[in-house]
Amino acid sequence: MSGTKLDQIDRKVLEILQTNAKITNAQLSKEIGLSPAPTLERVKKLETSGIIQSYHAQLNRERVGLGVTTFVQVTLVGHKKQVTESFVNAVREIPEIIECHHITGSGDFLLKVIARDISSYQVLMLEKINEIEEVASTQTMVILSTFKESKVLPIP
Amino acid sequence: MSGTKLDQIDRKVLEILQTNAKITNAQLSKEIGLSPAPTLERVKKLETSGIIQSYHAQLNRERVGLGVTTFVQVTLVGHKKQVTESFVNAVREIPEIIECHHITGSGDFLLKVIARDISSYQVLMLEKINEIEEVASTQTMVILSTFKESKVLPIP
DNA sequence: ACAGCCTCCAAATAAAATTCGGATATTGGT
DNA sequence: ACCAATATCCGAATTTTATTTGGAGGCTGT
Repeated sequence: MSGTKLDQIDRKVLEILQTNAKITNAQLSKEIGLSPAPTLERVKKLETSGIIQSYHAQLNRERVGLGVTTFVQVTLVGHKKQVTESFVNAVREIPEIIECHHITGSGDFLLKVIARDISSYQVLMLEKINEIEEVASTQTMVILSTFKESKVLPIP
Repeated sequence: MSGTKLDQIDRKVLEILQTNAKITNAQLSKEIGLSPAPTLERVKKLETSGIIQSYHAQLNRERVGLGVTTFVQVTLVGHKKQVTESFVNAVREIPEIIECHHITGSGDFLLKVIARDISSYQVLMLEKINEIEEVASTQTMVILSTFKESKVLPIP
């Protein structure tokens, strides 16, 4: 199966679909210089092979009433497997936590957290996140403004 | 114009489209309990009003050869407007930097950076990011694993 | 050179989005 | 409570788009 190797056309397809997932197959085929049939075939292959995982709508956070985004560095009470697992399970139950990464460096985890405003954020931290048993301490970085948020990976 | 207020059906539409942007209008209409015509009308209104900003394909980073993701805390050489502007302009030119946020707390900026592997990452830092004139120092957090990466905002 | 495989295209078909006219609700003013 | 204006809805026709099909090159390895 050739599903593993990407040629130049595949890369172009991926770049375009990362930028604009709603493009029609006909338009996509023009931009990559093929006819619609093989274009569709390539896209389907990228989807079924798992290179394209999913498609998502991106919302304007301000417009839906979510004005505050933060990164939170979390230190846990220990580093046993059990502690991490319980923490991660708790994190999964909190929809305001939209990312949770295990990281190197100071702190054990980095979260990305969304809230309506600062006071909602305070409540969220006090009543939900700092209430997680495994959390020893947290340090918040509030996003003042975002200068770049690219949805397009630089495919090597 | 009622384009500003979201009712319960709009929220459902937004949740579904954040989860799966490729759903057909017919299927979406079933899930929200309306017929296709008004369903489409709602989606179009959400798009033209700017609440839905865009649609993106999400790729499997490993599968496209991008195995390393990091967060980088950046401290600049000063805090004048000019310094920040030059820095941000430099950042925009580097495709491996996929996010750039101005934040509170220690450090001035937080970047999200993608690379093929650790050694590519090292080269990127040495030759591109630490070469930006306005950068005084950087501190990297390498993502060891990601436990949650939700594309669905909890709309209040 | 040729068998096997892959990629491509044009055209037919199937599916989906979009438009349209009009019925039914909702809202705001008196 | 009434009425007019507005917004929302539906079913069905129309247009656009996706998908399938059959077959024509072209590349690879022998």
